[in-house]
Amino acid sequence: MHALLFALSDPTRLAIARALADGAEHSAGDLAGDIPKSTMSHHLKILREAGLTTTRPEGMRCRVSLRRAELNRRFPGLLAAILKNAEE
Amino acid sequence: MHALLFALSDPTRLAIARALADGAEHSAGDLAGDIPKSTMSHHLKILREAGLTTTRPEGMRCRVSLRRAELNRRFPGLLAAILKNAEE
DNA sequence: TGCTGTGTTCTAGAAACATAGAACATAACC
DNA sequence: GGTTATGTTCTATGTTTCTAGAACACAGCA
Repeated sequence: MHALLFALSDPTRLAIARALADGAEHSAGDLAGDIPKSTMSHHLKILREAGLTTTRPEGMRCRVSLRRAELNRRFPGLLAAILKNAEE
Repeated sequence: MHALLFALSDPTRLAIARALADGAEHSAGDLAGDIPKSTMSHHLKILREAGLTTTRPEGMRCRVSLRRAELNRRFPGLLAAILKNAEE
């Protein structure tokens, strides 16, 4: 659980998680605003290794999505509580 | 919320929070196992500044306790979800 | 084949963090 | 006052993390 809390303790990564909270797949480029690609790739790697997201290559781009169901099975209510409190 | 998640993303500090989860006041010395005093003081400071704990001096020692009610008001369900998933 | 768009990996510098010894402050007690 | 117990602050050292440029890999397309 440390990795999960650490991953979401960064403002940039929490923003990414919130953007993914709609359940849809987003490309890395869409998620990055003016953040450089390499920085974005770094944050996505941390989120992925914490088990928060999955990255699926599709042609030229990456489809990133939240692993909501798996996380809820492993840490019931945790992701929901964090995302809910991150709203404002 | 970043400070809170970051504070609890450290194993040592999460262990402290779990020890405090019984609602009782603990002294810093009791919470520290073989952790040096200065290290313990550092971790307690981070927890305190994240709003997770209060430290009340009482004679020679410190009485540390979780700010459960305040946290639950500010971040409903969050601390409970973290502590529950930290059990095991 | 050459060009463009999308990400990853490599690399490096700056900033933040963890750890812990040493000195200090304070309280209790003789 | 002197001693002991409990924490904090200071200082130093090593590690991790964040950021971002540069080079690279690969898919798509003319």
